[in-house]
Amino acid sequence: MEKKLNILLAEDDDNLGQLLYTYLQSKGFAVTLARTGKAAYEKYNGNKTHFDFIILDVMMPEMDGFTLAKEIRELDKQTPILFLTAKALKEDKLHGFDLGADDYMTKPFSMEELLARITAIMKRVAPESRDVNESMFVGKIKYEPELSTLHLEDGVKKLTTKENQLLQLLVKNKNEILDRQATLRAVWGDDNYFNGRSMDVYIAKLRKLLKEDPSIEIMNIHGVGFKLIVKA
Amino acid sequence: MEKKLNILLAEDDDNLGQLLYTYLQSKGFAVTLARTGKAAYEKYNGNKTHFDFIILDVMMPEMDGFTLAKEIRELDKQTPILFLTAKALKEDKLHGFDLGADDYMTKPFSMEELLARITAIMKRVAPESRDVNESMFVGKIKYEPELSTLHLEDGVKKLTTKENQLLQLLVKNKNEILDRQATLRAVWGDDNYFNGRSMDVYIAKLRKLLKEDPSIEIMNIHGVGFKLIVKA
DNA sequence: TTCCACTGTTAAAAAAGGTTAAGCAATTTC
DNA sequence: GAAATTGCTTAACCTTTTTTAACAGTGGAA
Repeated sequence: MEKKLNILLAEDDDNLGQLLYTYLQSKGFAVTLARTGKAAYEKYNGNKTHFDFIILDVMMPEMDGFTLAKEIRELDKQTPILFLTAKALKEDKLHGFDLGADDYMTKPFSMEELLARITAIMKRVAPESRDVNESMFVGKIKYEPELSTLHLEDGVKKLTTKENQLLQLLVKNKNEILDRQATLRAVWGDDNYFNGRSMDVYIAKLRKLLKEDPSIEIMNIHGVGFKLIVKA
Repeated sequence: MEKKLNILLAEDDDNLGQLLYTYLQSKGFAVTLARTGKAAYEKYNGNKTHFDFIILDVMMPEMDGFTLAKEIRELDKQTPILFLTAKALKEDKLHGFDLGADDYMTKPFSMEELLARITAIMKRVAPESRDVNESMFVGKIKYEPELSTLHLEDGVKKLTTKENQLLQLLVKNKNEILDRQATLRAVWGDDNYFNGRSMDVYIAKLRKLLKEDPSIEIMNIHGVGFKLIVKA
């Protein structure tokens, strides 16, 4: 059985929101609808659901679509984002693409067109699966994020919640800089000084755990963040 | 024979409440009427009835409809919720609140319209998710929530009320985080320290019961809650 | 070079959770 | 109606996880 794809839909207009929700659901997606940008951000970061696709209205109360996309893109450059915009202004579109948008649509649009774009984008982007059985390799070390286990030489090591969350982000941003502040907001909820120190402690823990594979390095980018480097 | 659908109706106005109650019952629904938000919450969490649909008046004493909906949604993302709201209520009040994918109706409305909405929403809700409560498998272990029985290797084990409520929530949120506080409020009525410890005791009980299937794991997410994981 | 914010690391303190068993009230059984 | 049983809570004790502290080392701007 094929697993349903999760879509996060942020749309403040109730009529359009309901319409899209119902339509996408009827097409076999599991849709989560948020009425504000802030609510959408919380749902995205709430680790209850993993989303495979994100649809953002540009104009929303509390947090607009662009700001939200920027926040998401700090840590997640993968998940496709599609903007819905009322304006046909060129600037808007460009702004959207600057932020790593995969596509945009100008209202009004047809449901069929939306579906076509979603499937087109999904086809060219490998959907990162979230199976509990999913496993990957960090260098030579087997890592199962959903079970939060590392398969080390001397047996299976169960990661703590924080170790696992942090390692997931590092891996997702492998060979790229993982922004310090954004990571703190996502994992610790707040980027204050003490949480920062806590994060440094966890970086040290992870370094120790991953030490058995010398091709792995967690590098510090002074004042910016960390970078997980896996040499070929 | 088709099973009657259970509707939870929370309405503090006695006239409207009775009217809706009688009408919906005449249309073949099994209706449970609550006069306050708190009463509705208790009926929802009471182990007596599983509800397929929820209708909430927004303005109610003790606990308003929005707060109630939010509380319900913490643990149950499935059951459709329809709000009844007085015309006087400002549009932005609705907007400020994140309703998720739910519907709302502005008073006064016709009975027929209400019925139409209910049937429309029920039609699009996945039918499998409707009979969550019959009998199911947790890994290899047969579980009948209605009878509160687990079919283990050495016979049928009858679960206690608390064991059953907790397991039901874990199963309903399988592979997702079951929020600690929300679970405590739902099952124990209050999320104080001692109830928390009580819950930990019950988690230990359930772990022991489910131990015979090694593919089942109740994982702790530090400071957040628990997650029932069933490996393939 | 010098200074100071930033990071690395280890250890101690605090908070949260795992588990077993004792306590207690309600109910059932004899 | 006393005794046993049941279901849940509270206590106790221990382990794990996370945070905070302390101190030492680093890096980049002035």
